Amino acid sequence: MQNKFSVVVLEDELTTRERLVRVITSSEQFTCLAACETLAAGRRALDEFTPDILLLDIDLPDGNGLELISYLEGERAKTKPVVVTVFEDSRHVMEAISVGAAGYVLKDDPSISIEQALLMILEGGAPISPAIARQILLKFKDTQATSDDATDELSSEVAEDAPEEHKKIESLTPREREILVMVSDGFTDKEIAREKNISYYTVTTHVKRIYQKLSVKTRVEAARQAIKHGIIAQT
Amino acid sequence: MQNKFSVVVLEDELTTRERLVRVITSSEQFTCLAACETLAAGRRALDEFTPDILLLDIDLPDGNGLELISYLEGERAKTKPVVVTVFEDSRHVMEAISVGAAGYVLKDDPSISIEQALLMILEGGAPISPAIARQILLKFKDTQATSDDATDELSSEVAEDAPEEHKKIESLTPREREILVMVSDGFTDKEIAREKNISYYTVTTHVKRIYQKLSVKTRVEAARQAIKHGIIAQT
DNA sequence: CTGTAGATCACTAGTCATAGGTATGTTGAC
DNA sequence: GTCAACATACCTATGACTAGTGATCTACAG
Repeated sequence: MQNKFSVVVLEDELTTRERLVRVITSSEQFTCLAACETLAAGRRALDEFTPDILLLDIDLPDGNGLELISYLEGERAKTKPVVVTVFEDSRHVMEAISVGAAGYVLKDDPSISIEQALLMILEGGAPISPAIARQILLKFKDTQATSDDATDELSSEVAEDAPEEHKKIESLTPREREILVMVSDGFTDKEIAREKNISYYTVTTHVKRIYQKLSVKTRVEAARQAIKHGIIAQT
Repeated sequence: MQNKFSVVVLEDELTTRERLVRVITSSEQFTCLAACETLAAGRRALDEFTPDILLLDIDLPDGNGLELISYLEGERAKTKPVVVTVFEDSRHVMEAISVGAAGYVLKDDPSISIEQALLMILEGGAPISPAIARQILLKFKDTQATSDDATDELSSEVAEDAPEEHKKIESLTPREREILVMVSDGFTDKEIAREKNISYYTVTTHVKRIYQKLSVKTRVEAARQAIKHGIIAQT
């Protein structure tokens, strides 16, 4: 019988951590070397062990779990990092991938189990949740598109990203942009209505359209998009 | 009543074609304008209609379905092409994406239904099967690795500003920071509660304290502060 | 031991936001 | 003149958020 593959878990939240450990230890093929709940503890665990797989959360009390991925370079390169998290926005996903995540699985994703994910890694695959896949596809289409036109953009110091996403922002009408700016500045719909001397209902209608065009569901998400695309100043 | 979203199906194999049409016509939100079984017929259908969505197979008796995707440029750009196929090798996948597929779904994929895929498209998403996502992720990591000077430094060099404001952020407890991160990522209090396995009331209490400490009144303002002070990444 | 800070939970009342609709008037393009 | 896009306005559920208040528990410093 071949040795089991080793795993280190880094997850602050108790029940999820226990779930991960349970899955690993109850498997024939895996063994759990350590289960940490802080970034610092994770780093110590990686000083002690060089597991085959590192399951890590992003949002930890003492920092960003992704920092540990770069820590795996060199001596510890044998360890494949798999992100297990709730964040499914493209920012987190892309950050994880750009620092070298070998997989990205959403907590509580019924369509991909933790054990499946671990097995995929061993086969050289890249376990990934469907929801995440979408984000990657969109981004990928980006880089494809942007690398086509080598015509330089002197202008925007705003990060060149997804034409798909740019299109979304650009499809906003002037009035909608004005409203988005105020939304992003923390004004309520009622305040915006007063400020612009239009009906409250009109504001809600604009806001609805903005959400549809940006594919978001809340003002916070809309504000994030606005900042990301330079619609509003963020110094 | 708003019009239903229109779909054209291009699939040579009878049972799959019927299945697709059945799903579409039985849905409240979609209507099927045409169901074709050859490339030529598909082209004719696109001359006649400009559907919201084109579901297409790759392997057709008279050619490669992907040809139709480039046919959608210009006048017909409104139509989003979604590939529905059995091919899961990276060559087919990459080809489809590079010609502009908005989605890539495997036939008989239990983890993503056709109707789900259609809805994702309307929301500006990109439906994709997990198995396909893996291929893309691997490719993506390649291109990242080869052209990796441009990848920005994620290290935060947040502008040093008003010290009093820094104090505000710094007065947040670790737990409060975690909550703030999730608030800034657009999660609702309820979602945060579920994720962190604490009561909804506890979340609202944390949020209240955060507002007090940051001297704000809404989540959007709190998110702005969080971004400004580098508590969360803004890629 | 006592006080303080942090994290947890609870309830209520009032306000706001979001998601469905529907509808009207203006403008500019074809 | 018709059509499409835009801005405007209204209505109604339902759910989410905010503010105020009070309370328990743990851990740790003094």
